[in-house]
Amino acid sequence: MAIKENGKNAAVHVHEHTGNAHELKNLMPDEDKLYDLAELFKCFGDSTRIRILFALFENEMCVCDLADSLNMTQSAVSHQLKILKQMKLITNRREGKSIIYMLADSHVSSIIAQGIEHILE
Amino acid sequence: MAIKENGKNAAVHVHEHTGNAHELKNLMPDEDKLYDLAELFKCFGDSTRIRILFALFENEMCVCDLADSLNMTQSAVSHQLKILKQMKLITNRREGKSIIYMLADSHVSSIIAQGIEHILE
DNA sequence: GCAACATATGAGCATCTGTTCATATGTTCA
DNA sequence: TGAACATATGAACAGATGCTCATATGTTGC
Repeated sequence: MAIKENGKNAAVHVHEHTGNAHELKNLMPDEDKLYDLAELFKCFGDSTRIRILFALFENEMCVCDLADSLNMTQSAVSHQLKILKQMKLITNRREGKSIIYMLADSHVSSIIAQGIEHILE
Repeated sequence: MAIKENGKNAAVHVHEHTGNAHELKNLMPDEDKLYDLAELFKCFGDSTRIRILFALFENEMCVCDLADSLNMTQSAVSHQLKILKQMKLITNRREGKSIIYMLADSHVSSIIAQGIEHILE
């Protein structure tokens, strides 16, 4: 058994129980993509943001209405909206004094729908 | 304009810019479901766990091989596998001294595929 | 311009999260 | 049974995260 000396206790030995340890690297997306992907799902990984998305799934709404119906602070909503917008899950348009937010594309509902399917099993 | 006195600066006034603030409550899943959904997506919201899932997407693997190919500590992998298993994204079986992990169902790849579609735009 | 409304933003704080380290549990084989 | 291998787990710590509070920016109508 070969010995690797990288100082990590997890990799002091090299063996292949399933013989698959090295092939997957070709399949694995590069680090940047993996990070982006994780960042994307992180958006869905908070019940506040999920609630915002559910609200916008039904109707476009201004910040004020979102805060009101979700029983949240305007500031808290605004902070989360910024995150959702950075990830391009939502867009907005100004309408007078208000800014109306809406879902950006169909991926949002697709992803959530898949998630719901999973937890309903 | 009605005044609510709940002490939150976000909801001191009640108005309906879009007129949709109260209808969505019928559509919104209950708190438990929302929490479960967020917990599920939280699993995908970490690049380590995403990498584990990608690895298992290709081949079932033991903890040791995962740690080796992902260049992680055995302990770190094991901790994350526990989380993924709790959320029923993966299952395992014992095979001699090793424990082989694999994806639990097709939802995992569906969800990740949707995520990839989104970030590739 | 100014007052009222609507939203955005930065700092501070408490909580959550992922890793490491040490160690416990479980399996195989001699 | 004991030694080596394989995995799991708990405590502790550092970094990330979401909220609040105060305040800044931007819009409308007088």
